[in-house]
Amino acid sequence: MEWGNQEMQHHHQQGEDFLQYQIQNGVCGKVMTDEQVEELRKQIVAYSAISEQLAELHKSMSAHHNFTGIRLGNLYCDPISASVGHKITARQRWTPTALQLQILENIYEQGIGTPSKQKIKEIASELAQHGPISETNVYNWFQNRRARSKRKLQSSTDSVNAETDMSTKEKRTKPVDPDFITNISQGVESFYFQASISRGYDSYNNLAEQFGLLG
Amino acid sequence: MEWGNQEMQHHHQQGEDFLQYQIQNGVCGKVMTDEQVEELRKQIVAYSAISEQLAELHKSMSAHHNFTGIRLGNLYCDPISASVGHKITARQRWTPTALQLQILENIYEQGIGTPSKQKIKEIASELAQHGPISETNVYNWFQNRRARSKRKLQSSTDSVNAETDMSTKEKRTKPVDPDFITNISQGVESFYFQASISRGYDSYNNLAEQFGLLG
DNA sequence: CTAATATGAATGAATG
DNA sequence: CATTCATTCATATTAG
Repeated sequence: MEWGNQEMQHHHQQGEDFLQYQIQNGVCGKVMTDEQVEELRKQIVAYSAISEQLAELHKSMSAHHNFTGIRLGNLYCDPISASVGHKITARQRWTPTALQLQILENIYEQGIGTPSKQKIKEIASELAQHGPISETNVYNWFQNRRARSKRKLQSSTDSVNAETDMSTKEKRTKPVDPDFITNISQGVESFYFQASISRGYDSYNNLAEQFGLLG
Repeated sequence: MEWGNQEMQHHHQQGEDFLQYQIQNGVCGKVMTDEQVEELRKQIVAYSAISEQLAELHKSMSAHHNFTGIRLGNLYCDPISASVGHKITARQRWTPTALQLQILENIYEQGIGTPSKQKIKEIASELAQHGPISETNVYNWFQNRRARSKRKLQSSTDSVNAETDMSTKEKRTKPVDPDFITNISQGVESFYFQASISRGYDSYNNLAEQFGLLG
C-alpha cells in the first residue's frame, strides 16, 4: 500500500474524497467519511449475516440442534465482536440538545404538520447552531413525533373503551440471548475448521456474484 | 476540502488512537492508520472465505433438501428457528432475509431501474427459494430502494458551500461508534489466521474497491 | 447490575 | 415517482 508521503492527499474515486495525511509520528492515516464507514460496516454485516445463517443451516442439517434461540435476519447482531467476547457493535445516534428539542417542539406545536423538504433544511440549519444535527435527524424527529402522538391518542381512546386493554405497550422486545452470538460464532468457527480451506476457491467469484458481495 | 479548522478528538481504546475530525459542515471523518486498514482488510478476507465455504455447503445441501422455510398461512416458520423448536412468528410484513437482500441489492446495482412485471416475477420466484416473498414485496422493495437512494447523495464530497443549499439532498449524519473499528479489528482474528491470505486478498480488493480503500 | 421505557432510525407498505 | 404512514429495531436513559 503506497500512499505517498505528502502530508495530505486527495484521492478522487467514484466521486468520493479520500484524505490521507500524517497523524502523529509519521504514521500515515486514511480518512473515511462516516458514510463510507457506514457502508463498510453494512458490507461486513452482510458477510456476517450470511455466515451466520449458513452456519446455522449447517448445524441444523447436521442434526445437532442443541441450544438457544436463533435470531435470523438481524443484521445488527455482529458475531465479530461477540466471537471474542466483546459487545455487539453499536451505532451511535443523534441526541437532541435541550435547546434543539425546545425549538422542534415549538415548530411542531405551530401545527404546520409535515414540514416540506425546504422547511426541513431551514430548521436543520437553524438547529445546527445549537449542536450537531442533520436534515435527516429533523425529518425523523417529525416523523416520530407525529406517529407517536397519534399512537398515544389512539391508545388512550382504546383504554376508554376498557376492553382487553393490554394496550400501551404489550410486548417487550425480547432481549437477544446472550449466548446466541457466542453460539453462532462457535458454529461458524467449528464449521470453518471442518471445512477444507483449499477446496473450491475458484468458485468464489460465482458465489460472490450470486450474493452480490462484490457490489 | 481543507483541514484548517478541524476539531480533533482522541478516542483511547486498547492503546489505539482514533482521530475524528470535524470537517467543515459537521461532516465527520474517521482516520484509520495503515495498520488499522490492514486489520480491516484481514477481517474482510476472513469473512469472504467463510461466506464462500458456507455458501457452497448451502448450495450443495439445498440440492437435496428444501430448508427454506415453511409457509403456514399467515405464519412464517423460520426453518432454523423451527429446528430449535420455538419461535413461530406471525409476520405482518415481509422481512427480507440476508440472502434475499443481497440478491436484491445485486440486481439493483446492475442498474436498469424498474424491473418489468415479468422481471419481477422472475426475481420473486428466485427469491422464494430463500424465504417467503411475493411479487408485491419485490416491487415495493425496488420502489423504496430507488426512492431512498436518492436521499443519500451529496454528503462527503462538497462541504464548503452551506449557505443556500436548497439543492443539496438530505444527508445522514450517522456517526459510527469509534468502537466499531476497534471491535472489527479485533474480532475475526482467529478466523483470519485460518484463512487463505493469498486468495483472500483478491476478494478483498474487489470488495474494497468500492470504498476506495486502495490507492 | 438488570429491567423497563423513551426515542432515533430503518424500512415495508400505502397513498397522491 | 414522491411522500407519508405504520411498525419494528436498537440504543440511550432511567428506575428499581
